[in-house]
Amino acid sequence: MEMKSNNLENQNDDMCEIYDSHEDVVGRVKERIPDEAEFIELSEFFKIFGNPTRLKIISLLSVEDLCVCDICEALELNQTTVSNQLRILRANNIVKYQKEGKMARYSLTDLHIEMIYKVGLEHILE
Amino acid sequence: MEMKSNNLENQNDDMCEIYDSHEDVVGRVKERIPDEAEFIELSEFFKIFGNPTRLKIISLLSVEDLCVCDICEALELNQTTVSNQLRILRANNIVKYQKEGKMARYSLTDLHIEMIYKVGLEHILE
DNA sequence: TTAACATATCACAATATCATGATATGATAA
DNA sequence: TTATCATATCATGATATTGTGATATGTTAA
Repeated sequence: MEMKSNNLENQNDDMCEIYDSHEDVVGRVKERIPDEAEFIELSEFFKIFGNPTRLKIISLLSVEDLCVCDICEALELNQTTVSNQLRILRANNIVKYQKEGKMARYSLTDLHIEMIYKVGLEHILE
Repeated sequence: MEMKSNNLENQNDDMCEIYDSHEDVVGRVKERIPDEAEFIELSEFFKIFGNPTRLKIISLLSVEDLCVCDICEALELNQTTVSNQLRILRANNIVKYQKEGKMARYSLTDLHIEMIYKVGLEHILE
């Protein structure tokens, strides 16, 4: 670990301001993280997983594609609630759907969604 | 796909209430999802990722362990904001820390955190 | 002791999110 | 046409979360 002292004493490693190594560290890590816009977008994406109703829908769709009324019934939630959350899931590219007559059959957009859901579940269950 | 009609006509597959197959589906998928308490816990966990400041901290710590003042400096955020978000991250078992004199050096608790962050980032960048 | 520093906690106004009732749309059937 | 069903959208009050100023704690040094 490289470090430059700005005085003659052998300083304690705990001090923040007198060690240039902290500046080095800060400079180094700053370069390796995404930019502001990406953090905003990513947080919007993860926000979707931060609601139990939406997670339930994701969980159901990770088992099998379903129409809205089946989701309502399986979760014992009213249709407005489910439809509203499906709108949010759609807008955030978490689920897609195809119309089949009067019905809309929903499914997860891609494997990332299922993966994130499952790793999260693993984390809380361990 | 098994289905039982409750009348004599050859019904259209789009109808919801007259097809027992929907009941079958609902019964089947209900058995394969976690229970209410787990969904609550999981949503609390994912909520943490749904804030740009917390994501930035997670992102920094996925590069290298850091003390609070370095995080403040790297993110150009005031100390209260960072400390508050670190408290939330700690309370949710996302980060841990060890005291080193006056300083507190933070790190991610386990690989699940980094994994979820990276899969999410991959998802929004594709 | 006092001072300086790193970090944590408290309190609060601004903002965001939630579930849901009311209502609209669009498709099928009579 | 009218009725019914599946789904979507709008509006709203209740609740939760945000960043931050003020302040507290705890460590080191003089």
